[in-house]
Amino acid sequence: MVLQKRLNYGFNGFQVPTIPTASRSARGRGTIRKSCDNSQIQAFEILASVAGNFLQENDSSVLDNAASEKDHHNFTDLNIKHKKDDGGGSFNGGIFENGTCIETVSPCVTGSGGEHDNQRVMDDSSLLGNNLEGQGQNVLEREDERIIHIKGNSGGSIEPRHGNFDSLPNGSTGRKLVNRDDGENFVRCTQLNSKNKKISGSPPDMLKLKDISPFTSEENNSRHSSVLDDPQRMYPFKKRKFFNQTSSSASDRGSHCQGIFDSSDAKVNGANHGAAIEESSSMAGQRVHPGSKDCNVKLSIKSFKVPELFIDIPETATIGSLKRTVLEAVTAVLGDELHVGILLQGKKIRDDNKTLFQTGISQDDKRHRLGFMLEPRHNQISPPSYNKDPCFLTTAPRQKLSRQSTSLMLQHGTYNVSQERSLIKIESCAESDLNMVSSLTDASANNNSSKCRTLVAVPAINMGALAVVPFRRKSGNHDFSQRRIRRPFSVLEVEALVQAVEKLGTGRWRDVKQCAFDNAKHRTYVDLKDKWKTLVHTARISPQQRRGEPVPQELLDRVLTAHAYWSQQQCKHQLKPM
DNA sequence: CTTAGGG
DNA sequence: CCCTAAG
Repeated sequence: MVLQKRLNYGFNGFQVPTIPTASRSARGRGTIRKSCDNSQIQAFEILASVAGNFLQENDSSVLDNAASEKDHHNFTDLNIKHKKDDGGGSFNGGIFENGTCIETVSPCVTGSGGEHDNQRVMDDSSLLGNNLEGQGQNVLEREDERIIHIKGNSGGSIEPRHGNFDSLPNGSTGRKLVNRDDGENFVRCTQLNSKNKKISGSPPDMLKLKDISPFTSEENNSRHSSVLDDPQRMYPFKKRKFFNQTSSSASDRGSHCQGIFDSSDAKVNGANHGAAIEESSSMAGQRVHPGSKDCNVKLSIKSFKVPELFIDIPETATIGSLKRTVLEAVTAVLGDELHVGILLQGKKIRDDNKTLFQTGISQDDKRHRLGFMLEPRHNQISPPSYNKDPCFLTTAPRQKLSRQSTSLMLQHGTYNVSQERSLIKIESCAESDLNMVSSLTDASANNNSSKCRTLVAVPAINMGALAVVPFRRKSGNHDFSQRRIRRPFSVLEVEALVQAVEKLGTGRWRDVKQCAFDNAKHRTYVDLKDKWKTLVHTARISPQQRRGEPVPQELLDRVLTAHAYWSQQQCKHQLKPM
């Protein structure tokens, strides 16, 4: 039997490519040109705001990733590169894994000489478990108070769809990859507000019904029952919102350790892919003393970093699906909820109204370190000066989303305010599928070796943590909306579903979800309802016509029986409600 | 938000 | 899986 485990990855940041900024006219390197006297910090934000849209942009600039082993860390790094040719601006996610590529396309890495530790995972269809596990390096390790890192180089990149691998980053810049074994618990620990669901050392029950099924059939009703959870169930999308929310508080604490790039070591060739921008005078050679009206500051933003992301994906997922998932996440993140922050010598510049010159960004000062970062949109809880200055360009087009987030913000405001970085330790208990497995097949068994793991502690406010799960945008940009990845029901899931439906009937999908799939975040009650529909259909057709993982006939029979029974019940109730 | 159904 | 009308 296959025990499914879940891999949770938290990408502490993504690096996005050179930004095709405002001055698209300035071809080639996303160079920006702004007049010194009246340009304001906002101008930069406009530029950077493009990052939020660049997926849609039609720009041909390509991030130049020359080799540089500088800043090479053990952690993951996700880079986003522009698509090279067409204007679709489509991206692919690339997965690095322990320095090995698992992909079948051309050269893993080319590009300016030098060996590359990060090789790509090139076989999209191989299971994550095949690659990410058993390496002995994916050791969970506490790195700081909020995340654990995977040891070994696991990285990712967002790359042109047509795979020009010639510009792979070869060095990582300290982005972190989090591997949590239990998404559920992870979620829980971030949900400090949600009336602690029971977090115990015992596996969450797959079925928590006390009711007696009309089909008091054979088996496994021995499953422990437990109280139905609090009414404030958090469905996937809610969690996502919450994440977005929690992340909002990040930048306000001035602790933007992530998503910051420094221009200090930028090189003309972009040799250091970690460098964010490059600055040079537009009036090369000329001596213009500070304050001159005509001085322009040229900035070439080589890369951006996207805030932290978390990914929850089954171990049995394919590399391809991991890529898609990450891509969706990145896409969603880039699509909105972002804000650009600017740092000068590591210090955040908060006053949008200052001019570059006033701020100290001038052509003459080649040594100042200017950094850009992408941060969650609603992070200005008490911004010093630009409260009244709606970051134009960035907010305007997305009022709706903004409002949503705002309300969420209020909901969880306390956390933002308290800025408390609580640390929780949980005895995790594998995730749903695993639980299901153990409960269904091994009711009496105990201490399944891999069952419980001590997990992370994620601070209540996970700075910059952006939700990730396959995410579908509700409004706006259809360009970003993406279908959820397909996740066929396993036989075990089917069994759980059947059992729950036998007990609850066919019209209480929310309850079914809660009882049997409460821990399966990716299964919504609609999914369950749909699955039941297909199960009924499947049960009625000949075995030859069935596809996918074969469902035991016994289960299908139960499906038909239950379906018939509950249909009948429904009729009775309709006819004789009294 | 949930259900129920069609797509 | 998605979308959506209804309740």
